[in-house]
Amino acid sequence: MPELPEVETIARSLRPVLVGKTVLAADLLWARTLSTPSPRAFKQRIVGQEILEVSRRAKYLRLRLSEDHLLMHLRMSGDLQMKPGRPDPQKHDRLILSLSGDCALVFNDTRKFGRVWLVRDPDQVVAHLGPEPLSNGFTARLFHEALGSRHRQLKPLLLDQTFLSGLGNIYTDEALHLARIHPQARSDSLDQDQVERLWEAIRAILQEGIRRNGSSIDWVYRGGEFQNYFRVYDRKGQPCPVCGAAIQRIVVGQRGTYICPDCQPRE
DNA sequence: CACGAGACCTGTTCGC
DNA sequence: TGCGAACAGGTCTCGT
Repeated sequence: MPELPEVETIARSLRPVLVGKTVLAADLLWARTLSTPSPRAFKQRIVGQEILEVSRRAKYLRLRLSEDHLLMHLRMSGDLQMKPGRPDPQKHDRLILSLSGDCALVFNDTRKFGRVWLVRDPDQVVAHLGPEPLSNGFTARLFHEALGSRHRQLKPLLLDQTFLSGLGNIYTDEALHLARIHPQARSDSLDQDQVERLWEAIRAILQEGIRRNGSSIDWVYRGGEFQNYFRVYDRKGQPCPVCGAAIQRIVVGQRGTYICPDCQPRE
């Protein structure tokens, strides 16, 4: 589930309960969940550190600790939950951090794609990322230049985290529909008006996603409600909310992609 | 550089 | 009912 709005929602909910707590123990239940350092070094280093700050960068959750930074990426099926006491490991739990205040932070991840890093410098992990779409530095002018410097299909480029960070499959489709642009349009073919529409749409869609606490789909429920407001995503055959035409599912860059054939013509 | 295929994983849904 | 295929919110690496 986790794209930018979902990770932002998690960061906001965890911040007030995590800040000020100290890590008392670390239980790693699936070794590959930990990217770095080794399990032994991880436990040794993290125990005793206090959580000073909880933030988000793109789809990464960042915990600033007394000495290190703990970064987490939920990938496709990761989930983070606070539990009281010393919870027994449940199915698909991959890492449990026991905290002061008799509670625990549990990383649960069905598909095992999620990753955790404990590093001195967070740039070791997030330096390669493109701009935050909601930051002041991400201007329409900059976006225009960046799009023009490449010759790629739009959707795969928007999903490329080194180009722009935070968008995933849902919010990209939603933004492209709002901007009325076909996902396979070439990045350097957009005119000024299209670029501005897309820039505005990306920011509006992400902000709406955050306002609605993200999307909750399938067995992973987090209390978000944006899934009730999808314009096109996962709505094959249903009417476009703008023009009523039947929404189509196509494949772009190996990802399922939803479009309105009338609102998003292929030039 | 752009792009597709395959890998990494488990679970659910679809189609015959 | 059964059973394999297709699909799922992400990213990485390899080959063309």
